[in-house]
Amino acid sequence: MIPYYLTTPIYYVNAKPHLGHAYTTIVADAMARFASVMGRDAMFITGTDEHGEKIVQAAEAAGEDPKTFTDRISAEFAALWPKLQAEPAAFIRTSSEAHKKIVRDFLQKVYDAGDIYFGEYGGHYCFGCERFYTEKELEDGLCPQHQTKPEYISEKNYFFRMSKYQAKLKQYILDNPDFIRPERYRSEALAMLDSGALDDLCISRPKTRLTWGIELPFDPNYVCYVWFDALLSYFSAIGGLYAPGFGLRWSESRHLIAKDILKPHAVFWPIMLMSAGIPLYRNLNVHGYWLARDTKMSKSLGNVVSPLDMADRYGTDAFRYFLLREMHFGHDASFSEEGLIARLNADLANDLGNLYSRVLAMTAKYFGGRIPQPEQDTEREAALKALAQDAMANFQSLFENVRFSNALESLWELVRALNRYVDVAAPWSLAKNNETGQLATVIYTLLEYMRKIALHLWPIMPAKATMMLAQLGLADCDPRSARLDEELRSFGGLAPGGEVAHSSNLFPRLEVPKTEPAKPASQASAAAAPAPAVAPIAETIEFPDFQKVDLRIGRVLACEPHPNADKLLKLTVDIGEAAPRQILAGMAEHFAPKALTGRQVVVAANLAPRKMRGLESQGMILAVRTETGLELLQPSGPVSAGTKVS
RNA sequence: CGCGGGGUGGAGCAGUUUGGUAGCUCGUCGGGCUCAUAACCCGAAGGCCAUAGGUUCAAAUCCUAUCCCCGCAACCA
Repeated sequence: MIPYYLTTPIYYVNAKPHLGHAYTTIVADAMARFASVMGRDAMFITGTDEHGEKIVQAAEAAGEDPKTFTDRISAEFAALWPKLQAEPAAFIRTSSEAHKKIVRDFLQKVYDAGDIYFGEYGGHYCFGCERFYTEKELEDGLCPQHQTKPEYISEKNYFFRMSKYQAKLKQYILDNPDFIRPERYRSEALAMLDSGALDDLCISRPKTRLTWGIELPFDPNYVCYVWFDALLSYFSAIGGLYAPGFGLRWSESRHLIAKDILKPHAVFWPIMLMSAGIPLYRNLNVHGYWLARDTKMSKSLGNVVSPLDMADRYGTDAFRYFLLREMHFGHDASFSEEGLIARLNADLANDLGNLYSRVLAMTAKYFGGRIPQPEQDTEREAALKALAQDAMANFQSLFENVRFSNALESLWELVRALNRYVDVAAPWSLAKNNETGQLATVIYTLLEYMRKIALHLWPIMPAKATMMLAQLGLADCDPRSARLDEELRSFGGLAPGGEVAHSSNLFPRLEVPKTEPAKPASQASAAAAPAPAVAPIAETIEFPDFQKVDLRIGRVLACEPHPNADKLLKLTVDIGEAAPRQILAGMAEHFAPKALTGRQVVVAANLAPRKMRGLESQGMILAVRTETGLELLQPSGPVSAGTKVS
């Protein structure tokens, strides 16, 4: 059997899993399942990326050491996959010893090839921010955050000579149209290579600054930084370069990523492989983002539901179907509960579920629930078979080409054709007229295609597909051993005489949760809803601490957008001083400048001035952030500017 | 001029790579059927494909310019 090897990115564990992670992994699982029913020895892998400065920072914020922290978050990812019916063959953790060895082996190969050199990494380093700034980022030579002069540090580091392979990679992408898909991302990758000389990639960090990483094989004073570490997880899942069978499996490798990490996968990684003298992966599949704000519905019900909760609420299979059907692979898509329900009702309940329900009920009614022996086809059957052939063939080729939505659309042409076939053939009339032979042919044809549909849907809805087969009397059938390409050529896999379920309710219609008119929040929530979670009260302070903050009443004299920032407004506020103050506030998304002029506000007046996007802010406007926006604090009656608040 | 995506019947989206009668789902209206999950089937209305130029026998599709939305980045003291 030809292998099929697919990877998701290894997810960075500085935050919890979200819809994007779930989508990528579900797609990977569906692709791997599809490959296996197309006769491949298929597997996919996933994992977590656990090194780097951000992890160290996130761990500190959580009050844990990096090891404990990454163990905990990584376990959350691992626990999510069974819930989504995703079955990765391996779960890679970059902090594992086996992985470290593979990274070191690879680095040594690249080093031996002469593509790693030791050079200066000069930059303006701000100790406050713990990072380097480029000349461009500095404002008048000062750190934009701290307004201090950064120190010029020339740090010695190791560099990967990427520029050397730029032309070769470009030619490769041009010669292999399927290397990066969909097309738009291939163009983007080419644009990256065209846009000028590739910078060589800095691949190390001195241990004096970062110890949480993999030590370089040729210099124990440095650890490996980011990409070599992360990308090589794709090797470590299959044992690394020197493992038996590596070459064969690697030759059938594919990657699945979201568009944000296109550059490392489309540029860095192929060049790394070229340098190490290893064949490139077969192709890179790039998807877009889910734009998933809280749905309107959730808001009006007052309970915010995360997209991942939808899997629990509506079932994993339906959730998987929705994700694959709704997003056109490569594009962005939006997630909403309304959209989910509409889609599930239309496709799964009305079309597919109802087909199962009506056909099984008729089989019970006319044949006592036994699969009848078909007789001679009529033109009706011939036409249906031709259509079915096309629909399934299209499904297979579209799915192969990661066009999941279009693939399902094609398969649904068959589902709808079967519903139409029921209406046109009218089994109830055939029964009334005692045309038993015809009736048997119609019912058999329906049941046989229902079986084929279940097999085609197994990669997307593993549990439901298995139940569909069970209702057709195929409880022992292992969908994994089916062959979709053979189903295309054959008809009659269902044995007459077998017993089928007498009724079916696999995909019940979903009720749209009632969108109650928004009640005044205070009354409504007080009565029934559980007490809303209130942010915990901060540590107790003494009165003198409170007195340190000088709050004053101010009046907004003028207000205009910050010329160089989307979220900032520039306010001119009179707080009774000789000259009004310039105060910047992050309110541009909530207030039009005009709406603020003339208003009274509360100002924190003795806050140290701070420069934001080039302008200085001399204070802070007090406001309350709510679910829907921002509310300004102001006195209940007119008060003269400059009055102290206490 | 920070990076990118998008503007197609009431809604949500395909179609743009490879120009050739504008398509799907939902919704609306009318009809049919009774096996079924108030579902299914048939029919109809509804679009100058953001705008303006250009190339062409022919443009939603190619070229140029403009307008408008939306992500990301930056930023919210």
